[in-house]
Amino acid sequence: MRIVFMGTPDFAVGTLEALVASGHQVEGVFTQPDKPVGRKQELRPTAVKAAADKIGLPVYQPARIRNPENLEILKKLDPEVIVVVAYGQLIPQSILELPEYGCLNVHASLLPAYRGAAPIQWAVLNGEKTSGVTIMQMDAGLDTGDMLSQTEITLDPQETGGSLFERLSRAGAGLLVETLPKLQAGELHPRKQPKESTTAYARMIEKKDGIIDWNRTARQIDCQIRGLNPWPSAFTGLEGRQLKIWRASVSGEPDSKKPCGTVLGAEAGGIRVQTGDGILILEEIQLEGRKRMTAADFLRGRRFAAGETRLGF
RNA sequence: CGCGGGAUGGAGCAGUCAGGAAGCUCGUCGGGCUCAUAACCCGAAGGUCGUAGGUUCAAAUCCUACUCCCGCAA
Repeated sequence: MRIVFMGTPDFAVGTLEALVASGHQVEGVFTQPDKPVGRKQELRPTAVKAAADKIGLPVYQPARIRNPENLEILKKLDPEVIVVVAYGQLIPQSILELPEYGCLNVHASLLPAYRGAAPIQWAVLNGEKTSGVTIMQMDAGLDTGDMLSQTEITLDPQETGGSLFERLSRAGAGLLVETLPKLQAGELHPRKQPKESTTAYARMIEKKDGIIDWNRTARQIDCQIRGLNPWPSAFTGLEGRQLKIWRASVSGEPDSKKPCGTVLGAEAGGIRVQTGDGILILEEIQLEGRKRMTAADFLRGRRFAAGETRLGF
């Protein structure tokens, strides 16, 4: 099929590459304008732009997709379908109606659960046992269009935002390639979504979502640590400095009588911390200004007064 | 030139402000103890103190430039 692709971050790259690899004719790629990124604020192309350049596809980076000239460009490209994966801009109705088969969106959740910008992280944060990807026909609402196909995947107990991102990205790419021919052949039966989502809106993750509240349960904090890995990461305070927690596990030992956030002990296996319910073992951590390291490495250069030190701000 | 922290044997750190013998917790190797051990005891090897230049009788330490890593902010 003749396709126009719209996407921006890493998550979209696999889908773009799969479309090209499966023989579809990608007429053009829309992505967000280059933005200054990183410590040195260097201008860097988006992941999708880098991939499109490598393949040799024409790239368009309008600041506002709504501008009328973009509709003109799209009319010239004359796609049969537009595929949108994490593009980052709201697509106006005029574009949604343009292609013969409309606009398809690959969304990283089992809709109608987790509509919104950060479905992957929220699935891990909430300790879901399964998640998946959905391909839907875009309509005026946000992630409310009719569903064409879904793939469900089981979350690993060690699943992180990053690992799930990776798996769902691949699943989404595969599912789209399977779905397109069926769409063209008219074999699909679009399913309407219920009006109400089954979960809270999966809003964008902010830095401050990483702050650990030691009054929560060990299990909840573990989900937070995994869900926010690799970004923005869960963190707490140690003597006024920021301490990122990269990996932890829930201990089976009974609660102590110490206040939440107290370091109960620090051994090579990990640093044991009292939470609101249960004890969390910190296994991989990173102090502000330092590299990330295992608890064992960390303890070679620093001791804890067990039962005295409290984490937090 | 957005703000800040850091670079010291294989790992993690102290020492830098008040310049003057390279230190700590581990790891490695050898020996001892032990039924045995990741435990304990004794000993050893291993470092251009990020790079380059400067000040000084003397620089890990003070000054200048540069490289790399990290936290924040966006």
